[in-house]
Amino acid sequence: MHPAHFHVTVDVVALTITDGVLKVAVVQRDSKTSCIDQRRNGDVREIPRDSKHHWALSGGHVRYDTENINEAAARELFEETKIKVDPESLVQLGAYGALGRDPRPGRTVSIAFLAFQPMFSDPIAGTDAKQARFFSVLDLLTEPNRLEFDHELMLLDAIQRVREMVLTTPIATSFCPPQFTMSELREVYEVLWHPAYDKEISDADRQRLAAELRRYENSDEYQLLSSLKNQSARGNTESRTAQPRGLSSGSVYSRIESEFPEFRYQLAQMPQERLNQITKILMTEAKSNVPKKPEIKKRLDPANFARKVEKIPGFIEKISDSELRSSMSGTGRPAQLYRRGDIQRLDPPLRLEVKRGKGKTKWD
Amino acid sequence: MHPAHFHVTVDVVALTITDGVLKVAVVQRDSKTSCIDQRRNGDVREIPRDSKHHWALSGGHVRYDTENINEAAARELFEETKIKVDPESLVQLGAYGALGRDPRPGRTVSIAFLAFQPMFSDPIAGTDAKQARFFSVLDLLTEPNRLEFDHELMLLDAIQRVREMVLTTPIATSFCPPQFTMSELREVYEVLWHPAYDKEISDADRQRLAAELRRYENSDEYQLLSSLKNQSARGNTESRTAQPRGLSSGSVYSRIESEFPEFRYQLAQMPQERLNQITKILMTEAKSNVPKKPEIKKRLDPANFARKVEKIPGFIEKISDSELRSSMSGTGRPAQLYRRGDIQRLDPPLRLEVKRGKGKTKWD
DNA sequence: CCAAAAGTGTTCTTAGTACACCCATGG
DNA sequence: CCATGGGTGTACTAAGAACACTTTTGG
Repeated sequence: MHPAHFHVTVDVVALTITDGVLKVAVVQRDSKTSCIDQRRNGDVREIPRDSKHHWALSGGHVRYDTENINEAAARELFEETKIKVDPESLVQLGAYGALGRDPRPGRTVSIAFLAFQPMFSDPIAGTDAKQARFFSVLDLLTEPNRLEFDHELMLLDAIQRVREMVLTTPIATSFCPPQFTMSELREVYEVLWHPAYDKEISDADRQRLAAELRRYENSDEYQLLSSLKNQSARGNTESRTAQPRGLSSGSVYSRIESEFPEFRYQLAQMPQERLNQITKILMTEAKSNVPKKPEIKKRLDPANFARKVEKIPGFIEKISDSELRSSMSGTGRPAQLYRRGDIQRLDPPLRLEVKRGKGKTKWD
Repeated sequence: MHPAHFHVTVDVVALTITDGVLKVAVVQRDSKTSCIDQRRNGDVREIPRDSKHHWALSGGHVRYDTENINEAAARELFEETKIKVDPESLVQLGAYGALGRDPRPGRTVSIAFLAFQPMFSDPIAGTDAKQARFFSVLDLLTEPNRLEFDHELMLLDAIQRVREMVLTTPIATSFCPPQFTMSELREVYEVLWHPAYDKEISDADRQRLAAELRRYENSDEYQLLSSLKNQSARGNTESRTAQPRGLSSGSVYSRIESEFPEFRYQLAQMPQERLNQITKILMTEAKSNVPKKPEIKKRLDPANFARKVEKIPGFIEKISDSELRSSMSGTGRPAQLYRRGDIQRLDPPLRLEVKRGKGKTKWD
């Protein structure tokens, strides 16, 4: 008979896609309250990490006498990120209980969950960004921002699982707004199949691919674009004074100054209408300069993708008597809107030709 | 901070297929050493059960300070059933930690594993049959032999997982002898897709389907057939005196008596050659009387199945300069033998048209 | 001879791909 | 006007299903 020396914890991988980038909810715990596998880097590899770069999945102990593990997962997620999910919607990834994942006395077994129930468009509202935020998954796989060792494993397992699930269940729609266009849905699949998320890829390759995507995300234009998007989406005026971070190159601003010479002094007093004009120009400029999303596995053929998806009964429904939506990029013909259907499983499953045999499989 | 009131256990679902019937390794624990969810029936439903019908998956506590959970699973499986598996080959099904699955103080979270690494042709050798044996899965889903409540759930989850895995990995060959024919391999798929194993089926339906298969398994002819098969396979003489159990109807024996009137008195002294003759007749008779395996989901077309399987690179290899094997039923043209290939994943995955939409999905 | 299963071949249908082409928008 | 993306159509290809036919065993 073995004494009860176990800690049972839960960790939640909450995924979302914003602006074509896969992101995961992470928290920054201070060492006092951190209970799961702190400072786990020593025995695997030495990773440069400071307090600003120390992220972990949200999670914590299961209350042993009052809650089921999925309830614990939902509770921890809410407590730490303010994301509210139905415990039943959480998908269990499995138990991670390797020896030595926790240096404290006893033994910790953590059960990982996957969440994407809500549409995380503007998530973790009301939480201090220092403590919880969505973070680009690729960033968490490159150097300065690495997750705990086995949180990284959980994350990769989670992505693997999501790939399976978007082919067999309608959860891909959870990454989209309630009303979405075909290309928004298609982008979910294109993003998820970026080769950098492959589990069996070499670390060097992942670093290279991640760096590529990172360059894209960190480009001034992308930063500007997403901040403008948020601004115009919620029409919040608070960000009028907050300058988009990372903006340093002058090409965009110089154009504004040429068209609006009074910019420098009158921005604060400018009427909203004029500000919208400026925003529009900024977005246009940004869009035209954002580099192409680098080598997504397979740019899916829009026509064929749409046909395939529409053929699956109950997956999505055309919103017939509704407005069309202008496409993500602003240009192009406005698109038909869809909403998610009412089925639980895709039947038949969606099939993308995912050539798995990249490096190792032998083809004669 | 929550105190460590957790028990962490493992349970192993070890599956095999013998004589066209899916079986799982179960053990009969006496109440003193049983540590996982004993007498769990009260809160769900009242199930008639006596000591002879009280089966559970093999499993037990993880040693908190010395072993990983998959190692614990392999150890427990070996200790209780003498089945030896590589811990790395175990597939984790997930954690089962619902409140109240164990009445003892504290809380038990069990992590379920799936095993099929070895070819369980003559398994659990050397173990007292009272303590561990392979049991027909269908029998464990019908009344007198029910598993613990959440072991039944594990079992169904396991089968679900195996179905996925035989389509994407070469593990289907693990259910076959080292050298196998196409029909032996095909039978694996046919057996696994029996609708009684569907998870979402209603309990009443499952009972009905299980009863059907059960009638088949319990038929005198099937019993005779499998015992004769074992006898001739290992040529063990010990069973010469042991009469196949369940044999009561006289049709087979009467035929023997008509052809071998001396049967009643001379069986014990009979030369092996003559015994083989008798065995052959018995098998023939049995085969001709065994009712058809009832409604396997879809009798797969042998020709198309073979082509499909042979097209997957590295899945199976033809054994070129080898004997052919006469088919399972004895009659028919001898078949080509195969052995498993060396790949880890089926690429492309095997696809059987598994019409999932049986009851609930709407097809317009 | 027949029955049963293996193995081969063939036809027909479907699913999927790769395009070409027009439409609607922003600039 | 152009570029960009949405939407429709279509020809070509691959995959799969169904089935006929031959072969080889046991009886």
